[in-house]
Amino acid sequence: MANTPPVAATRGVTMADVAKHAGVSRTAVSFVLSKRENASISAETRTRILEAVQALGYRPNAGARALASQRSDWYGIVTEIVTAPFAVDIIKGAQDQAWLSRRFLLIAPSDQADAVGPNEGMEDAAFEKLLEQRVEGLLYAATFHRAVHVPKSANEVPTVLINCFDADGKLPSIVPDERAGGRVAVERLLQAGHTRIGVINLDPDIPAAVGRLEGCREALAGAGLELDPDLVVSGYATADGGYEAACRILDKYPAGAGRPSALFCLNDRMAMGAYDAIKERGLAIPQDIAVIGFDNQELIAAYLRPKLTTVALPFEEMGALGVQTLASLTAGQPITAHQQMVDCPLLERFSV
Amino acid sequence: MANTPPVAATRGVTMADVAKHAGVSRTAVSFVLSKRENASISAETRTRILEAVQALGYRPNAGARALASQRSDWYGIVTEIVTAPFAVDIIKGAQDQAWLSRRFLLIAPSDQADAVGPNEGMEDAAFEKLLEQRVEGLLYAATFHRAVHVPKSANEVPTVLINCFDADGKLPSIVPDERAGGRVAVERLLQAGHTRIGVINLDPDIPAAVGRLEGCREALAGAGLELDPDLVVSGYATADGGYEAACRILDKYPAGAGRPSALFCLNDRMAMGAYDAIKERGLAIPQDIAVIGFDNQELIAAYLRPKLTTVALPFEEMGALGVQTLASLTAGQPITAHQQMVDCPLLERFSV
DNA sequence: GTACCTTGGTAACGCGCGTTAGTTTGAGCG
DNA sequence: CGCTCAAACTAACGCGCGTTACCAAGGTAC
Repeated sequence: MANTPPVAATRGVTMADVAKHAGVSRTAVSFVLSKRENASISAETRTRILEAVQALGYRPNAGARALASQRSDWYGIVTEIVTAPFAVDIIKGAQDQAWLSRRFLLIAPSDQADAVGPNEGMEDAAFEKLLEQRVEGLLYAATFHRAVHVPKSANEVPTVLINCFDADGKLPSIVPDERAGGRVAVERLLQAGHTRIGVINLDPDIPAAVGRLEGCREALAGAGLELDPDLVVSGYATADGGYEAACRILDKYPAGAGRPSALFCLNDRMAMGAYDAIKERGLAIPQDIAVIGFDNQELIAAYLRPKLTTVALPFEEMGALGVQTLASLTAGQPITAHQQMVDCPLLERFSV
Repeated sequence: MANTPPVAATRGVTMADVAKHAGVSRTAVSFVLSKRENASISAETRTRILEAVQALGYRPNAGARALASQRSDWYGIVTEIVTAPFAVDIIKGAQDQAWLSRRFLLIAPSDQADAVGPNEGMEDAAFEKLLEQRVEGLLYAATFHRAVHVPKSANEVPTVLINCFDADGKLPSIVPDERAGGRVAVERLLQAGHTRIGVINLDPDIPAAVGRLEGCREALAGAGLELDPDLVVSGYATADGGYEAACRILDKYPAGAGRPSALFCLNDRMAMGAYDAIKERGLAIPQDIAVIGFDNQELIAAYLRPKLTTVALPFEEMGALGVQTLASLTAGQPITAHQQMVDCPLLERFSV
């Protein structure tokens, strides 16, 4: 008996059904399934219950469990999924980590189509929705490193910011270590023998530009060099912007007359444009001019020819660390630091 | 009175609290909040209740509501988020559509890090987790158009496949209309005056290649032309593969001696490689050779120089249509077709 | 006056589960 | 034999909510 196909009959199978099937009380089933330490259930009864679970294809009801136990095992993450070349990596890191700790990650978009008015309103809706699900903690992920204002409702549960930081300085955050990343990039160029390095900069005001340039200066200083301001040009953070910026640098200095032998592009898209500028002038990468990028935007860096050496933004790691931090917070443990910085590793490919 | 800050006091505010605050029964509150038609509640009582909701910062408990009403308003989507250049677009389309219909989309990864054994097991776990949340419907999204086997548990709730189809032919699916896409691409080249068109093909066996090539033939036939088999070369679906394939075509035919004046690349990554092969030979795009791609992989197509004209895979539309189809199914309505095909629109940029 | 509405509510049940406070049984011990 | 105590359970409550009864008061119609 009890050999009915588990799957088909599953809808609506409850713990009471399992109990009846096994000839025990519902409480006994609950004890066995929640693996309580101090539960005194005989080995024989336990196996009978587990068999019944199998036979009926019982599946716990997560909502009911959350209601009764007053804990949901759910975290929520709010992110701008629409502009998401990167957000998806944060989500992936967070998902994996959540899965490992047997939690479920609810994902809510911060930029809904039907939302009207300023951004505040949209994000509020996302936070509200997640709180209605009774998430135990919240993550807020930005697609580029910046300061953000978080809706007040985020104060109701532990909240961690990823790839951004609280403009009011209250919430814990996780950001990439831009400075160390800039340093490692330029150190790589120095190690390859380049001493005159052009820098294709982003908007100089954003945290990414500030940190990466600072790291660049540190690296140069370590080699007894200084950053030549004439070699730093800014542009729009696009391939076109990178193309134009590279043209300006290359055309300012003819070959041999102070022309840099390497370009540090502060993001990969600009590096993509720089490639074109270099190739147009009949120069070879990396023989004539080395290029190093930043971001590791896979679809660009891994498909450019030659493949681009770049510094990776640790999105997955930040996502994972976000969940870990949340786990500490919800467990009432103190966290190590208010702002955690994650390393940006160098990815060697073929452009240096 | 009743002017306490709504936000801070919110945790744990229940309908009973609202009822007490408003001096009515909990049932009355429930009636007002669920906006039932036949509920007889005086306007005065209603406003008193709504004021209490505001004052206390009441937020419904989605889990409890689902438990009591036996419906969750949740859909689940399973996808390979790790390899997700495209999956994210499907998710975005589905999210938006779900949000519009006041539903919540739970996202589960089909490729978890800790999962062991063959793929089957991993996806099973994702489906199980979602079913534990009592989702009302399931979406399964693939990152490239192909046949899939879906875990048996998917039979328990309405399930729709996106960008793939059921190998057993049972589940409804939504796929891109590859054939029409191939046709529109080649028609665009014909319209620009090209009659000798090279094709850089994918693995000829996959559905995308079959459909796109078929569309290509249709377009040629419409102009009284035939596809020259010598002009069709296959390669790995990468930039390198596209580069090599383009080299083979270009080197086989010297200028003027039957060299095609346009290349139809069956995906954008291969087009990226073809760009390099063309530029290397001192040829200009599109003046000497026009290039058209497929997929509209934004980070490539929009940043190549010149920007790539390509046919877009309608990921967001497919995601949205998936949710709509699911909504029909869960509402018990019949769906229009077992397999729905979504148009692949031509995106004009500057390579033709 | 009685029967029968409609309006404006409320009491109480149950959704599936975790959990606490019992209850029964049998073994051990003096 | 009577007592205690651990082992192996079960009864029952409550989580927050939707929903189905039911009820009281006031108005009509005859």
